[in-house]
This record gives sequence, C-alpha cells and structure tokens, in this order.
Amino acid sequence: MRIGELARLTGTTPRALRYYEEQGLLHPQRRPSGYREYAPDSQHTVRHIQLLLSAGLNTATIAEIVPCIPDETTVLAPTCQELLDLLAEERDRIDAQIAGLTGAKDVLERIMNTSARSGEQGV
DNA sequence: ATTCTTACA
DNA sequence: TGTAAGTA
Repeated sequence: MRIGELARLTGTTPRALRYYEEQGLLHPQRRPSGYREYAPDSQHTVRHIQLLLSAGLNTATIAEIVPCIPDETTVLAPTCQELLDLLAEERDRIDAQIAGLTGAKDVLERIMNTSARSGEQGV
C-alpha cells in the first residue's frame, strides 16, 4: 500500500510517516515511480510507534525497540532483554520527571499560600 | 488525485 | 508538523 492508505489506516498523516522513516523507524520499499510501498503489516508497526511515542520515548529509543518486536500482531510483547532494559530506563526517567514536576508544583503552592495572606512578602 | 523532495512567515 | 512549490 502507498503512504496515503497507511496514513488513513493508522490515523496519522503522510508527513508523519515520512518523518518516521527519516528517523529510521520504518523502511518502506520503493516503487520504480519513487513512491513508497508499505507492507500490509507496517500498519501494526506504526501503531506500536505511536504507542511508544505517547509514552514519551524519543525516536532514537523507539528505533531500538521496534526490531525487538516479533510479530506485528502482538502488542509489544517484550522479547529481548534489551527491550526490557530500555523500558526500565524509561520508567526511571518518568519517575524522575514526576519528582521534578511535584517539586515545581510545591513551589507554586507555597507562593499561592503566601500571596493568599495579602500584605506579606512572598518567596 | 497522489506522492516526492525541499524549505520556511 | 503543517504547508507551499514544482514534478512525475
């Protein structure tokens, strides 16, 4: 199938699919016309990419994960140990972000509580 | 009508 | 990521 159909089937845009390819996430064949030719199962690959993207992983990391997925039917069945290690790192990264955001939120709340008592000098 | 590449108010 | 331009 060509880029337009794959985009329609996966709810993305041709633009995004070309970007994925540029990032080494997809490797469609080329027709003599120069048009990209996608395998029918690339549809599942794109879904996996979108899932990982929504988890906040960057394209470089996703490029390492995608080849670890056996059949395109499975929903990210962690096969290789490599994949599990990468996911563990991402989990830690997210925990770190949560800690950072929680800290930022606390700062704002302290400022708000101070301002609430009008007149006092905040922070 | 679609896709391709390149480039950017 | 959208979009415009100029092709194939």
